[in-house]
Amino acid sequence: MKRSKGKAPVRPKGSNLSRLGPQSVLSSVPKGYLAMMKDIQTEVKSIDDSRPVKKRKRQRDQVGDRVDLDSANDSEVVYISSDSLEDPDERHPTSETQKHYYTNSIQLIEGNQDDDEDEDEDEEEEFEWDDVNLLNADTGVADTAEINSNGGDANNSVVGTSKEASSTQGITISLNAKETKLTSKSRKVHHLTKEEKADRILIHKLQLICLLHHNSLRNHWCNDFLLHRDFKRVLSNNILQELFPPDHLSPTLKTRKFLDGLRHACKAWSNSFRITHKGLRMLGWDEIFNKSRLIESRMGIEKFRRQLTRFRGSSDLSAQGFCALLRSVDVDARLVCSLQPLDFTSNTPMEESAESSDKDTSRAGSPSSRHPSTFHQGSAYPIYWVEAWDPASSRWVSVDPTVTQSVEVVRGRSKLEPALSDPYNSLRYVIAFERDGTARDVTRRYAYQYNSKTRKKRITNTESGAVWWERVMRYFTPRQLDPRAIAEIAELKKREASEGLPTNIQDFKGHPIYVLEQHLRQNEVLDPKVPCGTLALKHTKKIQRGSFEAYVGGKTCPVYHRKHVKIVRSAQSWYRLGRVVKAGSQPLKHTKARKSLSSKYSDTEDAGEEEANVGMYSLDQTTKYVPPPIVDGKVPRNAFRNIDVYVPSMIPEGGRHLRYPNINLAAKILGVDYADAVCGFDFARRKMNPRIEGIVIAAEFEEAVMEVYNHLVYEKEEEDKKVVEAKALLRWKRYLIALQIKSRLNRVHGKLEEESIPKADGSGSDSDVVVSEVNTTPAPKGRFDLSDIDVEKLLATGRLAPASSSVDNESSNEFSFTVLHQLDGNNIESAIVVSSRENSVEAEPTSHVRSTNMVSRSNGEVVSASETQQLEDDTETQPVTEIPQNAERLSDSPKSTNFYNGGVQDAKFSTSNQFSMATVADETQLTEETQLTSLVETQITEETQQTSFVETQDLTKSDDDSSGGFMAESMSESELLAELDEEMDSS
DNA sequence: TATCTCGCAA
DNA sequence: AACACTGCGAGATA
Repeated sequence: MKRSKGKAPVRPKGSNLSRLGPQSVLSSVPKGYLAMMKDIQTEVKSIDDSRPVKKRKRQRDQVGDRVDLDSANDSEVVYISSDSLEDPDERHPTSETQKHYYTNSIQLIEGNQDDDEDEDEDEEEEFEWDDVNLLNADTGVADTAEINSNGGDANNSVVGTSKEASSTQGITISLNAKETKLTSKSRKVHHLTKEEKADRILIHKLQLICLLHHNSLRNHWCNDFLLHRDFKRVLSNNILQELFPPDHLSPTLKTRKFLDGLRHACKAWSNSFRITHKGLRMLGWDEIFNKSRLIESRMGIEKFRRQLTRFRGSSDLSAQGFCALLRSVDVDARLVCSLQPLDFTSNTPMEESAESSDKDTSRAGSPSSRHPSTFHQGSAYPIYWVEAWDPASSRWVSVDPTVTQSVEVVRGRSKLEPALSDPYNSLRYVIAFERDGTARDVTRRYAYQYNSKTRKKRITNTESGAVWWERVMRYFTPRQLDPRAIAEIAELKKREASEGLPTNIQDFKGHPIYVLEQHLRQNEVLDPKVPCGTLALKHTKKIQRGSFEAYVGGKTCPVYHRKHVKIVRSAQSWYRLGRVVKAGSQPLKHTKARKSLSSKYSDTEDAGEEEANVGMYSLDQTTKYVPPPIVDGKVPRNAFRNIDVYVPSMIPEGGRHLRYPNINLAAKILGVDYADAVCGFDFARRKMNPRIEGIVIAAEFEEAVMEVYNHLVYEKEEEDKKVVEAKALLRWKRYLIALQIKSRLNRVHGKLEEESIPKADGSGSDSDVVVSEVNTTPAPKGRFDLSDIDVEKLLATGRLAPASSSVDNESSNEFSFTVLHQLDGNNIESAIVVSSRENSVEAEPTSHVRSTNMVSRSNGEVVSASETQQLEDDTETQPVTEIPQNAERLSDSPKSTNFYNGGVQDAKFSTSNQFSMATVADETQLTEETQLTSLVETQITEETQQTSFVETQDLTKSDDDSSGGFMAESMSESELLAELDEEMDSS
């Protein structure tokens, strides 16, 4: 058996985050973040909305669905911090409930409202253990399945032999190898779907916000007065003298002193502070559902203070304390944090957490976890450090009192940047928080290869992400930049610009400054093709892929400036932007042309080679296209008798582009010369079809054409109304006929029991009608389904059209009866007046339409009930208009069909055999019993406007074409009745 | 739908 | 440790 592609991974559903209730998450977030979070909300929404209906390839396990951020935040915010784990073993690691995991993953950090002890969360202990077990159990199942199927594979490849035996058999070895290779490959390939990627970016952003808030808070605490009071005694006088060198010294000397002071302070601090455990670190995606990861308790200012004055805590806390220490002696110190959100560029699958979580559980639960060194495999680089301002040199001095214990003024490579491969510490967002609470992104200072490497892992690498980050950071940006800030920004910019060339090919991809020729896209060209450097590939390596062998590397290639890259387009492509290539321009590049539809026909042999190359031109090789002007009202046209208006500038001088649907009719009626405006192309059914939007006419005709057009629009609206009327009318007709049949049957065959007559149509209509009384005679009781008249089809096929009869207000021979409707289980009673009249069917039942459902128009539009009501109210005051006088005329022209999109209207105008309601009425005249209703103006008089309605829904059901449905043109009343009888009998 | 482009695996 | 190379799959685009 083949290993099935979709195993069932334990994976959260991507849309989980969309359940993030605004109020829940935001409860602990200060006001300023609300906007950002809202942004994210809408983003999630849009992600969800835009999610294709297409099924995802990968099945996601439902377990993930249970992770509910809402509940996590509603019940209680779980604070994670690195500092408060004084007694890690006190907390049972596996007691964390599943609701934490998501919280975990986004590292919701810190709350300022609660300074309580961290041991106060015992209630959580037994929370939802079931879910935890389920998660593990499911994983176990999945794993087993995989193992089994692998076994199956092996068996399959070595027919009837065991796996072990297979390796000893000659010919099967290669087969086997091939197969296992395939399977192993397919297992390892893990492509994230679009949604998963979007989710990861979202989580990344959420984490950034949370981390920023966390650090903003810590930074604030570093200003704590009580803390400062205690810390003032920490530094010796010697150190203080170094930190504040006397003025008479030279700046260089002062700087040296200052650096020495920092070094000594650093030493003093690290000597007295005992780091009990590691601090924050970057998580992998495979860890975020790891329940056993230690989640530390909340920390408030009290605890912060207490731990710092006791000089113990995490390395993070140590750095924060050092910041507070410097501030306590009035050194201008910044708290610097390298934010460690999850890496959105990573495609590590989430489900792999299963085993590691188990391991971690045992490890963390064991006594060894007491020892801070095993808290986690930390990186050798800090997450937090401090920047101290040296007034003498006007520079920020970076001080890391915890991990590297270094003091440096960053030039070149910083000592604090971890290796790019460090799984626990990835330097991407280094934020320096000032004493006053503002902050600046100083990543460039610490990232040695910012443009080549770091950039790609920042959310700012995309345009929208950059805007987002800008917005987020604006919250920490001071209103006014002081000179120091301006200088720093300039310095950072300079540092970025002075970054050297990447030393490898892949870093040139998407590099903001440099390009390699091989990375140019098809529509790009180097205009001044002047190299600005050379890339020398150092690595020479033999690579082997199956039978393929090659030596790579060792070559050199020129490097170009990205600013010299120019976009080129074919002449045709430029024309679509309203530009034409200047005469005599030589194409900068040739690309092989795409197979266009026209070329498919034309190029059989000769054009084949010709079309292989299409010249490409840059912008400055083109000029704006000036269309030939309109002369004497004549609109210039292209070869297809249209006019190209891809951009507004392509409207000829003296011309007007009237961009309204079907306005060409108006121009045609007036006999004005016009050309359809081609505004672009659509791709449908392998064809590139021109998209025509409106017409171009001479300016002087604009007013007249618009006048006519508005009238046409008005007429069309009238027609639409009539369609609605006709539908309603048909329903009533059908209904009345049914009543007659019912009545006749009762009379001829005797009365039937109430419930013995089933619905005429078993198709489950929403509307049943129970007749309770007809014309004061005992009402026949029964159930009829009135919803199966296929009005749409009748109209669409042109066999039926609304009558164009005049209204006669004289009402004679009226009959009334009461109807009990059942709509959606509600009984509605209404009175109906039926009056007969000569040779006309006039209906205004629609004036009483009260549909609780949407009414579907024949052209597919859906009209809300209220709109319908509106329409019908209008008709009451206006007689039904006739088919426009010009209808015939319009239908002469082939263009006329364009006016009406729907088939209904087309049919109406293009068919000569119009079948009006009057005709129907004539035919229904035959039976004496139908006389009442056939020549009738059906009028519903509502006793209470609330209760009367015409059921207009469920029009979409269609009979089969051949039978012609219920109201075929040729069908007489008797046939019709027979059919109805049949229907009733059969059912 | 055909083609281009990108990112990933290894 | 990091990178080069190719093929592949998926998404974007015309």
